[in-house]
Amino acid sequence: MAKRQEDDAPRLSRSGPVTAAMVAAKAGLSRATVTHVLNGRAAEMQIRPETQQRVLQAARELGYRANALARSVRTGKSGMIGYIVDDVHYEPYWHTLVGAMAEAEQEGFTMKVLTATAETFAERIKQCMELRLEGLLLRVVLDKRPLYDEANRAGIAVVTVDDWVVQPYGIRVSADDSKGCCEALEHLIELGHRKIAFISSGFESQPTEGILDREGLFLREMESRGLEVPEGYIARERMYVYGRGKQEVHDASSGLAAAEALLNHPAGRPTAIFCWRDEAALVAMQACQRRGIRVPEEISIVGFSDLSAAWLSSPPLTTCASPWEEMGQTAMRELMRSLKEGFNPTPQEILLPSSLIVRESTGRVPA
Amino acid sequence: MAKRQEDDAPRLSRSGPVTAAMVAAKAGLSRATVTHVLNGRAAEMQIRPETQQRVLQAARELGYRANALARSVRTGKSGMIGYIVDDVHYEPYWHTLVGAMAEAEQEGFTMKVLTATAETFAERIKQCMELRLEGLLLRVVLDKRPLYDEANRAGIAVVTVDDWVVQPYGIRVSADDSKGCCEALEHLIELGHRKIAFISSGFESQPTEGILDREGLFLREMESRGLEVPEGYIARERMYVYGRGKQEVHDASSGLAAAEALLNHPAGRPTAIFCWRDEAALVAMQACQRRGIRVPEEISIVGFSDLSAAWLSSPPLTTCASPWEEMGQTAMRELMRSLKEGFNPTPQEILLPSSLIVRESTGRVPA
DNA sequence: CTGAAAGCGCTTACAG
DNA sequence: CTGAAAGCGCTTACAG
Repeated sequence: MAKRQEDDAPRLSRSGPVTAAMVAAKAGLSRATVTHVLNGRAAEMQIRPETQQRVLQAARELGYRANALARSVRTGKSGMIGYIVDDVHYEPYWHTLVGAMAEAEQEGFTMKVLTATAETFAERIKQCMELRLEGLLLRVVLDKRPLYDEANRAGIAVVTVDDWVVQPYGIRVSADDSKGCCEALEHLIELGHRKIAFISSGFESQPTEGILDREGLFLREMESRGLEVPEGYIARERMYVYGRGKQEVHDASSGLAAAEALLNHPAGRPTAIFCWRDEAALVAMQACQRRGIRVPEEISIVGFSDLSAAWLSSPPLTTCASPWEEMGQTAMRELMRSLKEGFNPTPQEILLPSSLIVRESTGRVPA
Repeated sequence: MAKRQEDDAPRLSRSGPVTAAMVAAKAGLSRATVTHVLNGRAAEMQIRPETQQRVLQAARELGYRANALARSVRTGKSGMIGYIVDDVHYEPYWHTLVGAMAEAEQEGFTMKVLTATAETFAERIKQCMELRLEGLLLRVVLDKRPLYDEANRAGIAVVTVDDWVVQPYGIRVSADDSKGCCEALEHLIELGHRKIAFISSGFESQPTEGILDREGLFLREMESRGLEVPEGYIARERMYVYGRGKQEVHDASSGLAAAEALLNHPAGRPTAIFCWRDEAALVAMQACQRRGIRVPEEISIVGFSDLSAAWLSSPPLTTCASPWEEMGQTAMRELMRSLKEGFNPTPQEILLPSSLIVRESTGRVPA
């Protein structure tokens, strides 16, 4: 497994980092002059070009890199943003992180990523504070009040991303699923479907305080269109899909059972199944395939999320895409704004709409 | 989109962070005593319990958080590891990051994540050096020599993860795909398959210097088993699958074409298709489904990677799982070892084996 | 057991 | 235009 090659290369020369003082000495100038030209204040300080060249050259020859830590101590600005996330395995979380990171890097900030569980959260909070992070992005389903409290006391800006739950502090960026839900049902109805079932979350949800979850949106949309949802047309699934390397992973049975229940419904199976997440939809397709029910000829299936698995499935899955990356981007942009204009702890919601992507798992209702 | 609530909450009180000096003042002690007890040197310094209590209580009441930046400036240890990655959208990349992060956090290190493109790489290198990161994990396909050079001069430990290419500097952790390839072919042969085709990468690859790529491994395994690979049984695909939000994304056409070429092969279509990555396998399944060729009854398909899309496909995909997370873990562990025992710049390879996961896309060769 | 002092590497008024 | 000096918040010998 572990091939080791011969160990004959020279060890590193550990001379210790070069400091501004060393640059100054080499250039025959003072430390202040060095910082001035290195930090672009040469014009402002009217330092003559020749002097600038001396500094630049000395710095280059010495391979000088300013100590950002020391600078931060002095200026009180770390230039670092923290991103706390609880399960980085899950694809959407990544896209959100990518969006946020791109935005932060563009603004010259550097990003600290921390993972937190219920056990480690307090420790992570402590690290964030000690590191003097200037702002925090939260993507954790834990109870965030201890963090909000401490951030508040320390005057640190916080933005929370997509927690399904209204937060008591600062801006929360999340997805507005109503557009996606609406579009999905419109799409199905246009294709002639009337018997539409729903596979919902079987996890106990936190109080959503007025935010309609996808099941609620489905029900509302059905009702507003005068379509009935018969008893038993809502099935529930609680597959554990996030992590890897754990035993619970990749156990589709709960999703399979939910789909089966729908396919076996005594009042006749639905002609379309709408699912609260792609994983449920994909597993529902597996259930159909096992029973020889063709998608979309005999049944239509719609998911929610637009995981990469969606366009790779057979047939490619019609699904509501959540704007994961934009959420990260927006959250970071708001954080940047807070840094400039001051942080406002008043709870606010910024909701980004999801929207339907029609692929091949939906078709006309069978005659 | 952006609902804003009324703006009537109080702004943060910005009193500035509390320092050790303030704690000392409050406790009526010297700053040194404060640091001693706060850093667990109380016993060593024989500080009496009552004094310790005074310090602890003052710190608690003031909500003191030591300034880790200032500490780093003094001690010369930042406690930070950098992870440079080029495209975080791609699922395996985050599993690797997760593995690395878990390991680092367990060791008390904090993780800086930086994304780099060819354009921003130099800037990122600079940031890493300025931040005095203690070690670097690289997951970028860029030319890493400028970084190796600077890290070497600064005495920073570097570990490179899975670049398909032998690196000139330090440890490189990657996957050994030969085990997976071997197992996959054994599996197919056991099922009676002899006409086995391969969908390979259509990207121009970098020089692999002795590391056999998957296509090479396939060829070798076939030959060693005395199986012929007819002309045209190697197809190529170059789907762009990494990013999101870009136009090129989700374009399956190149993969579809590769699969079609195999299914239309003049010498008769293969009974099994082995693919260099899951995306190709999944799209090949789509091609089969379009033509009404049933998987696995009429054709078997094997992928490579074990993306989450693999267990969610219909049927679930048999695939070679690469140890993404373990690679991150191992890389970080090696980095930690370097930090303790000194960094050895001699190029070394640590290869972690991939292994076959049998699901439902493979079956007995059709009679 | 505790405190005064030096110093980490930087930035920033302030002189000249 | 350039330099001497103070100070950011910490840690660490060194006295006593």
